[in-house]
Amino acid sequence: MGNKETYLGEFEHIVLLALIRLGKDAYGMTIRMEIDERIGRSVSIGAVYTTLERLEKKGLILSQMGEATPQRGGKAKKYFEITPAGKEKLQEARKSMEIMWQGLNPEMLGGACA
Amino acid sequence: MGNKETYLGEFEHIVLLALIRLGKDAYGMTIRMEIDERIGRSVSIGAVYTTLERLEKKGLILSQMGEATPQRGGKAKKYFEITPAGKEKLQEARKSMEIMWQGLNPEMLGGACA
DNA sequence: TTATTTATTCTACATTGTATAATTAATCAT
DNA sequence: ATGATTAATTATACAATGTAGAATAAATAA
Repeated sequence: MGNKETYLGEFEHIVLLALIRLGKDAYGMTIRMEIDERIGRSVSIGAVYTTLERLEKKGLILSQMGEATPQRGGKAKKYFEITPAGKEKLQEARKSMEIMWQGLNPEMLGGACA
Repeated sequence: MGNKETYLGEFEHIVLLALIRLGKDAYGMTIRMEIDERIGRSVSIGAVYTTLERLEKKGLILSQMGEATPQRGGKAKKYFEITPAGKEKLQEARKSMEIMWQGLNPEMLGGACA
């Protein structure tokens, strides 16, 4: 409203985090795996790539093609890394959630406190 | 993919949290204000209502109309509260984010560590 | 030179995010 | 009682994000 700011989508947030954790080895397939392994969320590989493309278009990540002659079959990998802008968005998103959650975790869990 | 599970959207998540914090006084206008005050995000009131409607349709919140004759001008309020299903989704979403963030907060902040 | 493998790109559609305009319903002044 | 004011919700529309599946590409292995 006020400013046309744009926020990180829920899945974008997750993809960004997977990518950071993977470091040098972050590319489509590993990102997908990382998400699946960590939180048991199995998304299609297409979903991952689409999100990756959008994040890059927004300047939150950048990519570079892998080595020309890898020691195995298959097309070359496209590696991704987060940009400073990406890190900012991430911290921003985290901060907001933190503030929104602040203080209301225990109460809402059980409900039977006294 | 595997199961057609549905996740809480980023804004849905925020609306749900605002609603919980407001307790008995959670309705369109106050929810909007709460979000603005807490995290400085000013969304239109329409955005809030649309999200509220969708959350209700999904069974994550429920509503009831306010008193018939309030002591002031204007239409009756519609109060919202979260359902157990809503709480579950919320905890689920929080848990996933927690796991994804686990361990990589300090490193990604500065970058100038050595 | 065709299969197999590994990976990315394209395409399409569903869901969620968001704003503005329209409507409803109550009080307040005249 | 009637129009202005106020407080709130509903309707409508469109942009952005989530997601899957098919198509394509490019390398190695047989």
